[in-house]
Amino acid sequence: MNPEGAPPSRAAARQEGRATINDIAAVTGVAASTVSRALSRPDRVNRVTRERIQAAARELNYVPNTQARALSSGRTDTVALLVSDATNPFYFGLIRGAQQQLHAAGQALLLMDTEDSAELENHLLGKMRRSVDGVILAASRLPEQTLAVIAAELPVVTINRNVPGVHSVVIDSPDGVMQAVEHLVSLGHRHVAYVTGPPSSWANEARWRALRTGMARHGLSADRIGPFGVSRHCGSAAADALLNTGATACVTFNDLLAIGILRRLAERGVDVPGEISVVGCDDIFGADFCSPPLTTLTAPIEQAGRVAVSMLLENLENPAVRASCRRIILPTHLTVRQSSGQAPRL
Amino acid sequence: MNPEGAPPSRAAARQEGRATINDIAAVTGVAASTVSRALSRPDRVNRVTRERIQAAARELNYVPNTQARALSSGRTDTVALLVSDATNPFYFGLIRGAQQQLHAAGQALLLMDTEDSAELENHLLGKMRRSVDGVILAASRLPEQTLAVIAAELPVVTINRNVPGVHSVVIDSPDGVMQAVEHLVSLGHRHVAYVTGPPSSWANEARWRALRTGMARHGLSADRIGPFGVSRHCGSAAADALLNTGATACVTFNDLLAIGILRRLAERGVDVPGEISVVGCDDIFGADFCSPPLTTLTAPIEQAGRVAVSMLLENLENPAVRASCRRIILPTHLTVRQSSGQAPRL
DNA sequence: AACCGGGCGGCAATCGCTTGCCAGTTTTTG
DNA sequence: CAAAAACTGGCAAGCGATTGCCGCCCGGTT
Repeated sequence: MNPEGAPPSRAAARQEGRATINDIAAVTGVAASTVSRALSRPDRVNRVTRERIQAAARELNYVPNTQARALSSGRTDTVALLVSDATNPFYFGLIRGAQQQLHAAGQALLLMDTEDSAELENHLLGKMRRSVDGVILAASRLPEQTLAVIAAELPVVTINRNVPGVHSVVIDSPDGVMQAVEHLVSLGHRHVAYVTGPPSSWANEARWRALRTGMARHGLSADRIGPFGVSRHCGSAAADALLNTGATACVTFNDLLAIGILRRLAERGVDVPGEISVVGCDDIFGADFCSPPLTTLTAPIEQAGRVAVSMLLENLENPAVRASCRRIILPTHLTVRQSSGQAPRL
Repeated sequence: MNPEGAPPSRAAARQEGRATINDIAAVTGVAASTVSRALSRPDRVNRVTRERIQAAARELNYVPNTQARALSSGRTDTVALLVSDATNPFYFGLIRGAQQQLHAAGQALLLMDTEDSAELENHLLGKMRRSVDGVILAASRLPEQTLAVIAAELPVVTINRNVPGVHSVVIDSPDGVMQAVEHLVSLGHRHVAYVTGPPSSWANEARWRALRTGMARHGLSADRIGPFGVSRHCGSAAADALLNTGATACVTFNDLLAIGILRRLAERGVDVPGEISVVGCDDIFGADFCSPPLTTLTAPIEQAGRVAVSMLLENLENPAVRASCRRIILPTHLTVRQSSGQAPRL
């Protein structure tokens, strides 16, 4: 039953699991366009025809070719997630949340690591702007200007970064920092330092401002040390600098830094929280079992990932939404563990 | 606004950064095919022509459309990485390593979470087999049979899983487990238990066998408890079961479990390593700062990710290699920290 | 009896790029 | 110096799906 002998016979094609709509069309005796419609806009096709086609598709184990679909329709069913450092545990939750939500929507996750470089970030965005439907930028290091340009070309949702005209979901760490300040002040701390993370981080600035404001409210001022990298190793330098300020407590840009500080302080024989209290940010994996367990701002990271995806998908489906720029703020709360305590007597 | 209803003009196209090879062809006065060749197989085109084209491409800010390229050439420049649980810190390093290596090779990383379900894993593989050049399966839960079928259709590299005919990189934890056994025995432990992870995990079996063999070599036998899930929470149950065996030491399927056990033991007031020693596997993020710091088998996880990618890319470039089934074994070593010590006196 | 409109399918043009094949033009080579 | 062997660049046929447009068939209107 091979009228004209096409070299790679239909049979072979089927065996290789490479059935196309044409194969289905051939088998069911309709045009390829009908197959396409039966599969993607079912109501455009007569019920019996449709069912026949669907059955054939199933039987041939048909899987639409994403590339081809993307080429003609423009939709890729893929969303990119750019993180600044894939090894930072903070992103684990984000990745997880995003992945879950995307999977539920039948989309794929393209993960890219910008290695904390604005240039690389920009470059990657350029390369893939055609191959994804949208992008989620976690902790983007790009200048607002650039971000705006990109957002104009491609649906974008930023995480922990506010840029006019760009949708975003931010974790309300300033509020959390306030809570931390209250906590520390109520424990008698008068001298608190902020351990700065990457200067290019928007959240970093936001946290510092919140800390300063919070302290000011009590007529106290705050120190600021750093900037430091955000790996644990950088915590050593931070710890030393911290001791040098004479502060009795610190709030760090993130937990990684805090954990690093904890280690270094232990090494130097400084008692936490006896001599100094440490408060982190994010509540990443490990914050609860380091030693001592870290008092930190618990951020709904996974939720942030999910929400960002939802927002993006919403935008895709309803371009109208895209014009309006929505931003969602997720609350944080202080989780008190054992790295913070009464300020030492003078 | 667009009388003839013509599609966006070339000019508009360029403005939108959507230049195609046709635009370049038009600008430089050559055929599109020449542009294509100038860009992807430079030596196929005369130098001056090529340079003219490249200049134009640069000026028009041309970015090739991946979908289109994939459609006609079959290459997608994308590799999928399937992990069983994106939140498991073990994978962080893997993801990182893979991402690095892929990026260096100009390929993208498609990350998928199989949620520890063989079905989902299979389903995902089916859906994307057309949209990636190859797949890296980390801790696949698929039966060998299925894996073989997939490997026949698509370049595959498995991590920590050996299947006849499928390339793989495995971390030599059996050897590491031997080291752990020597370590424990030398500390006087005679009664060691293995804390089992997911039964569907290949590595899990391998580790258990190694432990048993190692103990046997000293004329000792080993207990086995579990299986347990691989989250920290499952560690509680594991700890209780462990105490019940009367073992003075245990080796766990992975660090997550070990950390969970440590916590539970602390809760129950059991001294580690005074009363019982705990040895983990993998040396994930956190193993060095939990309390007490975990003695564990340090696995070159990131390296595994890199190696897996290299292997895969090699296969892609040289299909001949694909026939031969290579496997790479990465060594592990025991990192002794403070969760293991002298066996308690009887 | 002529006309309408909705439901269904087919035709064919794209989408952007790759590639086999071919035809002029050099270069090499014997 | 003619024949063979590169070089170069163009043509055109896809890759697999989507989609605008058209036409056919039918039942329902005037």
